[in-house]
Amino acid sequence: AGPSDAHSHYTSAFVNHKAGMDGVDKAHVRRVVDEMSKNSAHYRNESRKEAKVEAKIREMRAARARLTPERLARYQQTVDEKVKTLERARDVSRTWIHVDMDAFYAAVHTLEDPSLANIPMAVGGIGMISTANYVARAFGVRSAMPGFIAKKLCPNLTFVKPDFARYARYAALAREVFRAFDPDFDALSLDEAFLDVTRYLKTRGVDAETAARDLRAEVRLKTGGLTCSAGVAPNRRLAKVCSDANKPDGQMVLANDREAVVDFVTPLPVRKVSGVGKVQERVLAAFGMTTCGEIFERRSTLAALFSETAFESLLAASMGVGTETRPERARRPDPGEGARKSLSQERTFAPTADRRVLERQVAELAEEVSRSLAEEGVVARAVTLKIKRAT
DNA sequence: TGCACTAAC
DNA sequence: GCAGGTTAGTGCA
Repeated sequence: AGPSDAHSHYTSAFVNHKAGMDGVDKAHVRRVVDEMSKNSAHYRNESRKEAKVEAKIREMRAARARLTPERLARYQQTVDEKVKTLERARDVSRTWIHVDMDAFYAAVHTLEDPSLANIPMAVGGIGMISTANYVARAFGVRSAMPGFIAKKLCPNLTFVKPDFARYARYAALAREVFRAFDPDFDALSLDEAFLDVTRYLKTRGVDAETAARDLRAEVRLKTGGLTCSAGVAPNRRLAKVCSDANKPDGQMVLANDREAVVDFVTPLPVRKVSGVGKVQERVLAAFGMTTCGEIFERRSTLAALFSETAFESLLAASMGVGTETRPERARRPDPGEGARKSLSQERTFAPTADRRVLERQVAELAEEVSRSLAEEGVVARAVTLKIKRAT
């Protein structure tokens, strides 16, 4: 649907194409989600946010209309400098692998209960789904979807309660494998990691394709059957895009070659780049920019309309430039880079105006936060209370 | 420094 | 009748 169809924006979060959704009737999913959404407080809140983004787009259009050719030329100059700097610093000599476990939580449960293998199943509950197996995805069920909508799409859907201790055990098994390829690998979450395999490839004398294949086979073996997907590229940003390209149980290798990188990135939808979400995608689309190639072409306009940081990260992404070096990780107690900056607990409950119920909630959450702080042996400098209203 | 918002898992 | 929880970062006042 076009960007003027108000409902399409809202539902698009669930009909965006994802791995395992090839045969999904998207129009049907849209109808079901729409039907269940309208009249809800959540929907009204989404619409309000929607209107805000639209207002921002109108402002940016006005700013573009005011742009004189002279100013645009000036932007062009500084932008060209930035392109030159990025191009000079571009390094395609390193090899990164991004590993991403397939439907991780769901796969762990299936491993321990094989009867879940061929039935539609989702980890989560009626409120929210964290992940769904591929049988359920064929019905349009996906992560971040409320369970009651998923149930409407797939009435036979089985819910399984999350069990993080279990996931952590399997993650540890996978990480042992990662360590053999890069002792200093960087875990992004329980089911994702970045590995710098430059050294591994050199000392073993194997190519990236083989290394990724070996890595995946080893993960499957050591976890007792969990599959993962891998992306290989000269930097982390691209490796992450590549791991998604042939999901599930697949891999993609992007060569250590500037031409290959540019050819890959030019037709790539910006939304695929980590860090570009629903809102930025919408704003860019309003100016006719969907792919990285289009962003690069219109870079002076982009520089004029976006903040400096937003512009710089989009420009680098559009050129396929990313982090090639291992990010510095500070030691745990060091309050510098890498140290925790916040710690929180929140819970959604049935709307109530009863003071005592609310005070009870705050007291319980405060207790939990206090316990976590004590466990880590830290004290807080500031306290934030988040209030969510029924509206 | 605080708030609202975006984004990721 | 049912729309999560945790952490980080940005942009603005």
